[in-house]
Amino acid sequence: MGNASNGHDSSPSFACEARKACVKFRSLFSLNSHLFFDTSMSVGIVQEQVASAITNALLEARKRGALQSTNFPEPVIDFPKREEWGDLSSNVAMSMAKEEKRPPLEVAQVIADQLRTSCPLLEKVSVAPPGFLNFTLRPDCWFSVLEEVERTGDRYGHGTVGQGQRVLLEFVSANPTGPLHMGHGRGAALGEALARLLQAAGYEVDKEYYINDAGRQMKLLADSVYARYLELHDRECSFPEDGYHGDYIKVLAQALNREKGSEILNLASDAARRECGQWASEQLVRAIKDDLERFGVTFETWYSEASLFSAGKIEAALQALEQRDLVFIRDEATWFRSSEFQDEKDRVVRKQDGDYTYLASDIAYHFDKLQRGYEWLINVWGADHHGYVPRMKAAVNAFGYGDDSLRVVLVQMVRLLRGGEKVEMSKRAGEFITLQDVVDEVGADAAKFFFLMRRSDTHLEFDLELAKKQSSENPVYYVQYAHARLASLFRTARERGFPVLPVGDAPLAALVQPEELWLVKQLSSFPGLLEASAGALEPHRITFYLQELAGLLHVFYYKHRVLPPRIDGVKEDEAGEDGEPSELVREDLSKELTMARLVLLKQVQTVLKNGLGLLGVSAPETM
RNA sequence: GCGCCUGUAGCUCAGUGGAUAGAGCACUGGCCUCCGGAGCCAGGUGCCGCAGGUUCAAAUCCUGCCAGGCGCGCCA
Repeated sequence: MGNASNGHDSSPSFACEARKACVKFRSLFSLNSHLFFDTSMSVGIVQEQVASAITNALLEARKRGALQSTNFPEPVIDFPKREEWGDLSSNVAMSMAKEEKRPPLEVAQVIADQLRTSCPLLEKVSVAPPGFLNFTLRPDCWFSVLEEVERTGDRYGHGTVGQGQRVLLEFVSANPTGPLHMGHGRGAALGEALARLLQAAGYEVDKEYYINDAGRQMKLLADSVYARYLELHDRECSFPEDGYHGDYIKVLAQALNREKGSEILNLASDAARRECGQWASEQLVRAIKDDLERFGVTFETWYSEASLFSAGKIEAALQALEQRDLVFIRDEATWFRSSEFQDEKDRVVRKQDGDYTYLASDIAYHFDKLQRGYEWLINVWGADHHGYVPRMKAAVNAFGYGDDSLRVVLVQMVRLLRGGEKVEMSKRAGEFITLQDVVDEVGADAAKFFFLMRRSDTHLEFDLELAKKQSSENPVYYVQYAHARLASLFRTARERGFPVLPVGDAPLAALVQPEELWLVKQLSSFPGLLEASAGALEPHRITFYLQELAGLLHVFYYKHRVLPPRIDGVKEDEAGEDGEPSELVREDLSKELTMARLVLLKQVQTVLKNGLGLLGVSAPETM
């Protein structure tokens, strides 16, 4: 292969990233099983071929007595850290050394010898201390990736590890007592991305919003609105101590007044409050729904807490616990024996005064989720609720489901900045930047991307100025621009009579430049990345991957041309009179090369689009 | 006091037991006759919080400290 240019090998930093972008491939199968390719079509076909070549080599070597182990480890395929080491590497030899009772280097040598004789797709197999196996593949092996991307299109990268399991993903679930703020936005972006990620990984996902329309918060909302309503009618009233002070409450009261006039004045206080509360919460839920829709986040179901009460589901759930002898009465209150399951102490579900606690609704709610047939429950919660996790797990356990059937993803706070300066917010005074403010200012795409750039359990800094910038400082523009730039290229190509051929018909052998190979390798790691980030419930990995892919594209695009220059008046000038090659390689652009590059870039565009799609971010054709 | 999370470059952060720990930003200097310069290239920094342990191999796993954040209601 034309691994030329050893001379000034100033391989750009992206090269490292491409290799680092590596998603390790773990074979999911033991060697004894025959299911080598059964469910793992998601990890990248090239890596898979190498992994299976290794397992075959291990078996062969054992057959002829060169290896003794009865159990072979799962071969892990990696991108080596340095380009000189090859295309792919594996550490199998090192993990086998113990059982083989030989130095890793020796074991590696045995495997390498075996592979050299038995695996035609490896151009070169080498061994490096302390026991790595490094592989250089025949370049055309990588082109199968391009075929795969074309064949699967917008499903490229999707896998089947989920095996169709039903997942209920609950997120946002903000109390309908006010507009959504930044923190909810982060949860919303995360939930939406998780849903897409898990669907792509083969799960069947439903998104649900739990409406806390019962309990104390609702009462406070009702009292607050009622108080503002009375104010409009110049009635004496005292605003509730812990009430909601935001202006939106006044706006609600005015709207209520427009709709119902003085009708509510005639009701008894209790009835009037109920009326106000119910009306206000309906309005707020609708507003939340609108906000989320404009943010590009939707739910299959909006589940009302109040409906748990009216349908008798609280009693039913507690009864189910009682049948398992997991509730008891003490001090005239009813307790759930959550300490039987990892929780530090038992918890009250029904107070002395006969009211149910919030935990009781939540137990009933989760019981209901399970009864609806979901095998896996995922909740996205604010990190300040982390202390609540053990008791919810206890509840799930109590109903006979394992620890793993509930996963809680915690989301940390968002610190809002504007040009590096902190934006102060005080919820108490009712002054906060709402999600809608942010979406209006920076757009839904940028907001979502920013929310997803960090691991969810770390604090996030969100700079409004940065999110608006249209330059490479702004990661979302950087990635979207890569997509738009390609779209523009294909438009120009079509105008000038260069169609994008099917991969099978393209002269891919023309692709010999390192920048081209980097792109293909980066594409090849997408399925593994997807599976890993779905498994870890960490969409932020996608944002890093996309920035790397976009970076590789821009490097390629700067250095190489795809279409021949339009004007043929360009002189074949004597670039570099003193033999100094200019940085821009002036290559002969054969028709083959143009065709091959168009095909390559088409697949790059597909993957950019797929990745952005997983984040719920658009892939614009023009910007 | 107990529990959870975090501690990696000046800042914001990646890093699912592997080789010489990385990116973006910021800073400096370069690069457009031509497919979108909304781009590219070149410059350099780390007791991976500290100390032990497990391992052929630790930023990663375990234990103990230190620092920051959060949580520990018959609130929701």
